[in-house]
Amino acid sequence: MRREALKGHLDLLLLAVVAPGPTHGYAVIEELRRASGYVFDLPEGTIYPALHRLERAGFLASEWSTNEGRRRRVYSLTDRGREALDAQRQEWQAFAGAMQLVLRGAT
Amino acid sequence: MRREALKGHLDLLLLAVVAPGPTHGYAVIEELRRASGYVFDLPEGTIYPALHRLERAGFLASEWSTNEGRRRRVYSLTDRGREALDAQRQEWQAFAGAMQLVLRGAT
DNA sequence: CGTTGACACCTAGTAACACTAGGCATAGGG
DNA sequence: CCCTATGCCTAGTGTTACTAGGTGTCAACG
Repeated sequence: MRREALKGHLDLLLLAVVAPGPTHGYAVIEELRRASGYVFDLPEGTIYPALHRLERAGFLASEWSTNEGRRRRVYSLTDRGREALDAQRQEWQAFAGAMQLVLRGAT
Repeated sequence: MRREALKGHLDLLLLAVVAPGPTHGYAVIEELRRASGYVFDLPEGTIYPALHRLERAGFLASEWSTNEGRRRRVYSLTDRGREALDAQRQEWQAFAGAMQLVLRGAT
């Protein structure tokens, strides 16, 4: 996976992963890896800042929890986050569709 | 179309547009607009530097031509460009497939 | 004949973003 | 006791698409 491929689509992925229910950062990484069929194996330095950005944007809310002596920051999708998920999903479909159209024309 | 959506996929689009035959920059913009169903309407400041980058990378070759008093730089796909097109097309398919997998999991 | 618009090219600077490379801390197994 | 996995964080870097300008030709319109 090339470095720049994700640019602009990471937010959608994170919203989609958190959507089913509250998830902490480390689990987001693992779930993203699993759900993508091991295509997306993203480093922490990518995920954590992105989660912070989404929280600042009001799409995620977080709270600390503790599990077996380990502290976790658990993220949930806000209402605005769900709207953003829906909107960005549609944008993705439009984008991917247009990409396919152009690629189909290439010899 | 959000600003960042294209990041990392523009090169593939340009290679795909030039693939059918020699094309000049301005025509690339128009063809990209047409072929994408008017989803990709990219400014010159995006296309020209990208074409230069692809030429520097050895994926495109260019030469000047003149048509009705107007000079054009006409780009053609090199052998390495065709390899890159094939490789990036496969990468795109993998990427898009993984995106769909993750999105399918979201509630 | 001056202006407007389409055609056709160019580039310096900017903002955004994923990633690198570090750091800190706890728990459990060898 | 060290190593791995779990779990979080951030300053700095490199790439990239885009903004905002610039140059020049040609045809059409008033």
